[in-house]
Amino acid sequence: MSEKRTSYHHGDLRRALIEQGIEILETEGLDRLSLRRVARATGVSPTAPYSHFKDKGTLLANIALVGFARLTRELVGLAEQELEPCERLKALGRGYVDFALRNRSLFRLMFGPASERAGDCPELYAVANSSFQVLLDTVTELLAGVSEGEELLLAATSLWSLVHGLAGLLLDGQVGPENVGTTDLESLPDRLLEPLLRGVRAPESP
Amino acid sequence: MSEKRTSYHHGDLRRALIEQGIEILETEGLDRLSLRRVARATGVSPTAPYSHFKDKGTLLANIALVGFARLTRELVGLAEQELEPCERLKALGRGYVDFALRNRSLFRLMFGPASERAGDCPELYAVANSSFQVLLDTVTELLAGVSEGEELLLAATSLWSLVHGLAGLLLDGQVGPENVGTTDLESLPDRLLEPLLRGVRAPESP
DNA sequence: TGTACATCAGTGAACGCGCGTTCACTGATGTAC
DNA sequence: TGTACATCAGTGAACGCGCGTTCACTGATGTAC
Repeated sequence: MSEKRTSYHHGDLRRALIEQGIEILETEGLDRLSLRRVARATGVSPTAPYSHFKDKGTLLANIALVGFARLTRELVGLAEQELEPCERLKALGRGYVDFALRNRSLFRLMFGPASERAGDCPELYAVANSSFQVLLDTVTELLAGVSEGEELLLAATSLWSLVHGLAGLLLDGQVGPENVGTTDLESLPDRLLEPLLRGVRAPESP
Repeated sequence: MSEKRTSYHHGDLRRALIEQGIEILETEGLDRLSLRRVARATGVSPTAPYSHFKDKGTLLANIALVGFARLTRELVGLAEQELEPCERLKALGRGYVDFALRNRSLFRLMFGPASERAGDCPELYAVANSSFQVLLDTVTELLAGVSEGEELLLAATSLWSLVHGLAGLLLDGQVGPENVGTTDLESLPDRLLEPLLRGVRAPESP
């Protein structure tokens, strides 16, 4: 946890603080994440973080930023597997939910308190949007020749909403075995996405 | 804000504390919601709440409980309007998102910190589930003769996920005008639900 | 109707705590010559 | 290669704050007689 340093200067304190922040987030939860605690865990004086972050909010925003970057990286990795667009979308859905469950408090920080701190970290929205872009690209491919422009945006947004909502409800324990009968939780993203994918590809009805 | 009392006993302090808690939640946000602040705003000594709630967590859980009760009440109200099942589901979706936007911090409390405090308020899950029940009933009606049992559960869960995710993303500002082109945000729930409803009613493909 | 008493909702002082942030500082590092 | 110096990352003491919770208490209320 708290690492010993030999030299006066840390070398990579900024990165270390963010990583310890994420560590604390996952082991202790969001409300035990304080500037001082992060510093302590990193083996550095309580005020050292101020050399790298303007204030606590900026540290949090930068932790969220790294979270979004990781999420995007994972999604891009999944999108690069050569799958049919429809299967690829399901893989992205599973990946998204999986990320949320593996990074519970980080995920909550990303979509919540931190987003009101966007002022402290202007890149936040850009990186967050790059996750959406992966989805949008795949949807575009799926619907090539069927839909265009705004309809693609809406289709991608509905997929994102479903998967994001599922992640949140699973994190809260609001959705659990009692909502899914004999379906196992692992295949839940697939099962829930199927009807939406069917509907998205079907022609509009009046 | 802080009310003056004439009598020593308040009369309805328990309810008043919960309501002030909700008020503070909406005007100041979740992290300014403290036991002492709620007491102060209610015009009562800092320790008076302990006559009604074991500790801070129990107060929060009971605030969330009232939140779920309100949400359920609103949804039931919408479900009682005599609409086609499909239109009724859209109305429920709009109502859900609308509730989230009108009760931003309360909604966040309900689906988040409070749900880990379920131990402090055993009724929490029951009331939360009653919101889901409204959805499930309407889905059951929509799919009468088409699906049964587990499929109904899954269909209702996918609808809930989509609408819940949309609410969260709107709250965060992650979904905004840039994700929806010329579609206005008000009709967004409808527009996103349409493909899912289509897919849910369509026969399964192999 | 009037008095004695039990109950318990609400009081107010006090506790220890960890927090975010400030400030003047110090020690290591890299650069200019 | 060696010295002087500017830079700035990290220190540590100190600040004021609001918090959750405890405790012995007090004042209003309702009930038993």
